[in-house]
Amino acid sequence: MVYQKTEKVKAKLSSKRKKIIEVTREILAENSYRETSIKAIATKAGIATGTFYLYFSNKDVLIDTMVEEMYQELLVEIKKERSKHSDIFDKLEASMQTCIKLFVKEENLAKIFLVKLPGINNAFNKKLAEIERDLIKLTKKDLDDLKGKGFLPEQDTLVSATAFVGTFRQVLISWLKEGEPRDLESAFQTLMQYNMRGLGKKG
Amino acid sequence: MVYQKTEKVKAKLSSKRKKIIEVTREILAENSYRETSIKAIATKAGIATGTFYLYFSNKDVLIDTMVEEMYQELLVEIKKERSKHSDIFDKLEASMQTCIKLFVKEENLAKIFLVKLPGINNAFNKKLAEIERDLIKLTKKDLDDLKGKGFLPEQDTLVSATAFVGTFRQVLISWLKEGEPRDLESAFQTLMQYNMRGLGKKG
DNA sequence: CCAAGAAATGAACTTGAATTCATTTTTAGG
DNA sequence: CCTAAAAATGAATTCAAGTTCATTTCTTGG
Repeated sequence: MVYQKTEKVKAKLSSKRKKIIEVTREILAENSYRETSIKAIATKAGIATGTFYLYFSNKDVLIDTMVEEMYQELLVEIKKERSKHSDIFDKLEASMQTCIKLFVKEENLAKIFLVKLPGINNAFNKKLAEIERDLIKLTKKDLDDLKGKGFLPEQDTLVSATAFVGTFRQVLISWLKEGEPRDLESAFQTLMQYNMRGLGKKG
Repeated sequence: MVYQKTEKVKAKLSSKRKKIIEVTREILAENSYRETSIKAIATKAGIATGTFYLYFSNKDVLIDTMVEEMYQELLVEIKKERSKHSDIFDKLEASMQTCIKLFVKEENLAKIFLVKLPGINNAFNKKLAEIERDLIKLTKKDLDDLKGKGFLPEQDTLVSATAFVGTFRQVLISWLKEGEPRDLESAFQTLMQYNMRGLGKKG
């Protein structure tokens, strides 16, 4: 006979899965991929190492799943904030503001995306590249829109979008690694101005 | 009795050391740190695994040495090119131009600095952070100089320098990962304009 | 050419982490 | 409360890479 899971058990399984992802984020943010061992994850999640494999088929699937969930978390937030505005400049600003805010709130997410993920291996490198390309394309869309409406002068919007994202990325990395700028919110203002001038915003 | 090394032997030892660093660059640029095994390095360098340890005490020392040499290679080149100009804007442009040119010429150097190194482990992360901080400080010095002479409006030059470097970094990463922009030299021009506007260059 | 020192070799050893699996504990439902 | 399924356990296994070392090959200088 096949047993039905009770709600209580389903909740327990689901919360355990969440816990695994949660502690993985915490550990990976502060340690290397190698140091982020299944044993360390299991211990911190309060389970046996073998139990881990009931939830994820292997370590790479875990990281992949975690990254994908983090990215979706970011996208959902961005879309929500963008929808509050109608002006494209405001939407664009909302996108960046949202990234900054989320990265400040969930520093481990920032550390994993900006610092840890790149070097793990080729597979993750590719995944990360895809995510970055997506975010740059999102930005490019706004720039194309603005250019089409005559708010920006003629320019290679792919390069501009890449540069735009790059300024934020570099400042975030510096903030993560050096703790500078101390006040990310005020740096955000400076950066928006820098980029608006860089784009040649009219008016 | 202690034997003297002949010039021929010295040259052989030195070229073997160089070869090890050279193949490490090649392998690390295309593979993960883990995949960059001593065995793979030794094989490609045409030596036995044990021989490797006659040249470097361990793997981390090898990587550290390699990174340091690559960085010095970059600095020497930058200084050489900067010295050809007297105008600060020209010096600044020369710095970035030099980075781009070297990265194009030695793509494995670019891949290692921009893509691989970040995630290896904390020690290398710190080393890389130092290098990046150095380069941003170099840029900041130029900006302070320009600001002092009234060529740039009042601004937080650390944030500007970080943003400035960030635009180049992001475009380089995109170029490495996506092959876009195809023409890095022309993207360089676009980026310089973007940043000059961003900085609020007068005239 | 020879003997001792230097360099090179690669199999063997060591280490540490990923994954498996026989066993135990918990849960479902009669 | 009982039994079979499900979930959890953690010691044992596997695997891969870093490092060592006894042995071999090459080099120096008499």
